Amino acid sequence: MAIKVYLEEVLKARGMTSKELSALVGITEANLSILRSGKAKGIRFSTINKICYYLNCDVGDILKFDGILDMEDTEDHE
Amino acid sequence: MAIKVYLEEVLKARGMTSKELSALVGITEANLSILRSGKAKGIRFSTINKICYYLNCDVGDILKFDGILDMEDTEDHE
DNA sequence: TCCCGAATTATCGTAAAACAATAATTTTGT
DNA sequence: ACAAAATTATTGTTTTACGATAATTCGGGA
Repeated sequence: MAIKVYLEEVLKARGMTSKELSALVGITEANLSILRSGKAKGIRFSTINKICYYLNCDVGDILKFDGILDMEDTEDHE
Repeated sequence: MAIKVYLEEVLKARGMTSKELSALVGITEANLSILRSGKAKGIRFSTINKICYYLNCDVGDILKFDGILDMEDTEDHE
């Protein structure tokens, strides 16, 4: 995916576990895991908001564009 | 909202109109307007991907956390 | 090498909302 | 004043975020 999720590295930098963050944010560990592993297809601003708040970081620290236009979702593929 | 959308300024910096971007991204002008004005509650990564690609910018240029924990969506409010 | 807690993965269900399509109204630049 | 751009409004469809739950796997001690 062209938009990459860097939750893992920010968590590590903060010395926080997924479990702790999920508790703070109020999201299940399962869903945080999906987000963390890049399997989520989108996200609510309210969720990014809480994540950034509790990790004390900015959106750009967690989500980054790798320069590639992903066409996985353009009808005609596969 | 604690997650702010800076589409307007990036567009301006690129000298591009909303109409042009909506055509490139493949989203309606109406929906881009909602996003641009901060009325959207979330976004798909596929959409951010295209926006970043066509505006040649990173996620952090468009979405920023203003440091405030927004509670507008926490059951008990209002 | 057991344990145990953390993390991942998988299912199923629900509610939210992204986005399309369309059209009307408003704003803005010239 | 005019035309293009942008906003706003409506309605409908479909995606999917996220909850709840549970089973499986991974990882670091003791």
